[in-house]
Amino acid sequence: MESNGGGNRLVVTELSHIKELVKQLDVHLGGSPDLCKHLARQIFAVTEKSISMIRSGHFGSFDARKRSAVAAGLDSPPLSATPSPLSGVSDTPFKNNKKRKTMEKGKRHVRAGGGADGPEDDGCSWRKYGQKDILGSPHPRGYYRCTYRKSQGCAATKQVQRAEEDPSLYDVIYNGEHTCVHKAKAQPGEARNLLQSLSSSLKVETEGLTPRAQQQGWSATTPFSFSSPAVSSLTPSTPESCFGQGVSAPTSLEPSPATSGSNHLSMRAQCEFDTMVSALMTATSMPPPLSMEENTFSLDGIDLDFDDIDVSCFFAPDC
DNA sequence: GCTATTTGACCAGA
DNA sequence: TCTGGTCAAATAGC
Repeated sequence: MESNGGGNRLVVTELSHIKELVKQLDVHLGGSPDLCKHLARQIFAVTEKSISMIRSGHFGSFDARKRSAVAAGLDSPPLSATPSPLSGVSDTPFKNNKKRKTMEKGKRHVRAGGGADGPEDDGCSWRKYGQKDILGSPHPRGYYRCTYRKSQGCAATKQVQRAEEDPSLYDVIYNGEHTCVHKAKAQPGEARNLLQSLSSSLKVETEGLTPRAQQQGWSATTPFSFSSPAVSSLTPSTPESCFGQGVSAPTSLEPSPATSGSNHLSMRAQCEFDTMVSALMTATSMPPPLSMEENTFSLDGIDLDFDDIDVSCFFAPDC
């Protein structure tokens, strides 16, 4: 793919731009709220530009990735202007709903760390409603639903299963979207943590990239530095949840090796940026989306097209 | 007493 | 018919 090398540079340039904006935003946090908002919007715009590059093939073949996603059932992300509070499940979620959901759209695979008690807290409140031994798996699978399912009709569910090769890890499959309103209010001090998380997300993995790119000195994982003390331990789990089947983080759940490499990278990058910037906007009291129609999202004149992105995490970064 | 978890049964897709 | 997802009664913990 000839455009890969130059395209990579372009994307790196844009990512570097984002990095600089984040730095500026970090400096101005606590100062002018207007400036912070302006910087956050800039970050958003540049992120979108990077995404466009990725889509146009500058960063590997997005089409190939999309095909993988389509094959995994992600051809049309569950998004609508007026989403049903029970979207993702049947119309009668509370009774006689024993239909299989194996082919349900909107599933998101996540590999999470954790202890013997289960995967690390993902910020949501879950209630276990079942456990099954799964054929061919040494570990049972736990079934969880949102605690607020009854009170608020929240349709989110998840399945948790220990990873075969590493019992300290858990494979979590999220199903449906949180419609509950127990969203933790972002604290002012969280903005800095979010920035730091965003910074940690600003890394370029060269796995599967062209030899030319690697000749340019890109290491296997090249994180951007971020001049800020007290690196937060905040782990953005939500970006992970953005990865649908076949485009997830590199776990054994990937259906085939064809989904690795730059395709995985591009999806990971755009998803992490989207999620972190969204969270950042929340922390800096950015206004909510002004409109959301079809697969587009408009914010203060910045029109984003999420046709190829599972944005479920975007609007429900936590419960 | 309330809430969460466990577990066997049931149902429906593959 | 098998298997996975859910239900709901029983049980445990607070």
